[in-house]
Amino acid sequence: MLDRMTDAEAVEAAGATGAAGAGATEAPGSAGTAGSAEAAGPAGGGSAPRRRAPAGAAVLREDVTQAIRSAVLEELAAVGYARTSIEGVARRAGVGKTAVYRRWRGKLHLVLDIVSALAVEGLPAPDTGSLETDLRLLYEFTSRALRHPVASQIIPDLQAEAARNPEIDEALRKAVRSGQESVALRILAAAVERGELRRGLDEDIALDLITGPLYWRTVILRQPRLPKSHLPTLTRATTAALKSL
Amino acid sequence: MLDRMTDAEAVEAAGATGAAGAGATEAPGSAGTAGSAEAAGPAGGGSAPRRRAPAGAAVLREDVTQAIRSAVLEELAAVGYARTSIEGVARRAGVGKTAVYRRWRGKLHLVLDIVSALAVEGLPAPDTGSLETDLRLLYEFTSRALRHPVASQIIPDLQAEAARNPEIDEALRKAVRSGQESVALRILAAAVERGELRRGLDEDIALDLITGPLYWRTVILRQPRLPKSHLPTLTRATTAALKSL
DNA sequence: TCACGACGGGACGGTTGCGTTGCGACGTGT
DNA sequence: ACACGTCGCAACGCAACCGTCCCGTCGTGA
Repeated sequence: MLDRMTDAEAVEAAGATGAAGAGATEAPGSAGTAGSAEAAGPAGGGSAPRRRAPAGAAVLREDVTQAIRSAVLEELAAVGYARTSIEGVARRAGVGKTAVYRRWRGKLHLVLDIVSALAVEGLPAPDTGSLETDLRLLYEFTSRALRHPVASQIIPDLQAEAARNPEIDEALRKAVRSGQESVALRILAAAVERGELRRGLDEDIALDLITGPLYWRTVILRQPRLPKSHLPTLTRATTAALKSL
Repeated sequence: MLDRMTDAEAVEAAGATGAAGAGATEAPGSAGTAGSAEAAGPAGGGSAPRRRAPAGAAVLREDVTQAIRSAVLEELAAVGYARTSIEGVARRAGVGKTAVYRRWRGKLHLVLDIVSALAVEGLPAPDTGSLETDLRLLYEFTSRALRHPVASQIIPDLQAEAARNPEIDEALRKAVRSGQESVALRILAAAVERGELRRGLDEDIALDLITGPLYWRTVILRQPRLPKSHLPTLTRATTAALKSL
């Protein structure tokens, strides 16, 4: 699934979310402005630049990091974001709480990290020369992705949480935008270029028409097993709708 | 335990929740309801554990009940289902925890009660003689309903919780089925009768096409302020899609 | 060889919620 | 006048987490 991440990526991501390097000593400092502390890229001068030996072998272990990531996904699916606890994640991952806190500030950063990682997973942009065929391929890919029980459990949960938490909201929108949405836009543009669709069509509504019905069926109604005819029929109807725009 | 209150009674009490006008006229009716409930308590066993006196004036106060109901809605909107606590509800309602526990077994029953009540609020079934006009009216009603911040906060939250809790899931489905869905089906049937739509069209997909795009836009993307042209355009496109089925 | 730091484990004080219980006060049917 | 049950309030013991800290162990690069 998302085990594609390379070592370098994982370490970087971990470092980025969990207070880059030097932060450790400063972290428990006074109230507030913990976030701005990370901004210190170049040595800000001051009294604590002594960067002793980076490390010998005492480096964050990648297998532990991955175990935590997997545990977060499982925990999210099992109990939802609100009830997800660091203790629960650590327990599920078979690691100590400290291992988690060494990498991430807390629950929010942990989840944001993972969501952002999901955003990267690009899906293919079909270009078959036919709007209807392109759409059907997109649907097949999307519906297969949403079929995974973990995804279909986590998505609505984060979605709901996004209404309350701007950071989750942004991460989620970015993920959708970089995935589903950008592909759909490319399909639309190609169809316009071929003359299959009108040139000035309302893109917002077009995206709603493409995304809405399948999302409703798979995520809201949670009916993962669709009859064979479903996607083709849906594709044909959606194509008709788009052409009327 | 709290055998005094049955589930049926809780649901009935929910009926009085009626947002607007209906409540007033229903109020006297609820007296009869209460009476039957009290009679039902001791009558249930038949073994008669000597529950002689229903009560004097020591009866559950309706204003307290309503305060709790309102508080639940506010709490759900503010923090979500998972984080909603009885203590928080009582605090927000300005009542004691005991007042809540005297009426409901716990959080789940409390929420189920309210959700079931919402299901009753029927929305009008337009019948203008034109599929497109009917659809537009349905959309206008629905989008206005979803515009309420309380609703748009609570819905995705309960939706996510439904993936984990079968009882919430059922209540939610029932609410949708008795509302949006039944109206949409009636609109479709009328259009078929008029010959605007094919007779054997796939109802599932038709419902997805009707519901999905607007839900996606208002609940998921949370864009409540739609340009004036939005609903008419969406209606036209959806009509085109339906006619292709 | 040896210092370094991550590892799991366990414990800390503090916070929040659970569901229950007891209290005195209140108001209303019998 | 009386009994009854709800009212708000406060407290109970229990549980789960929070974020931090200290511990002894372990593997590795300098």
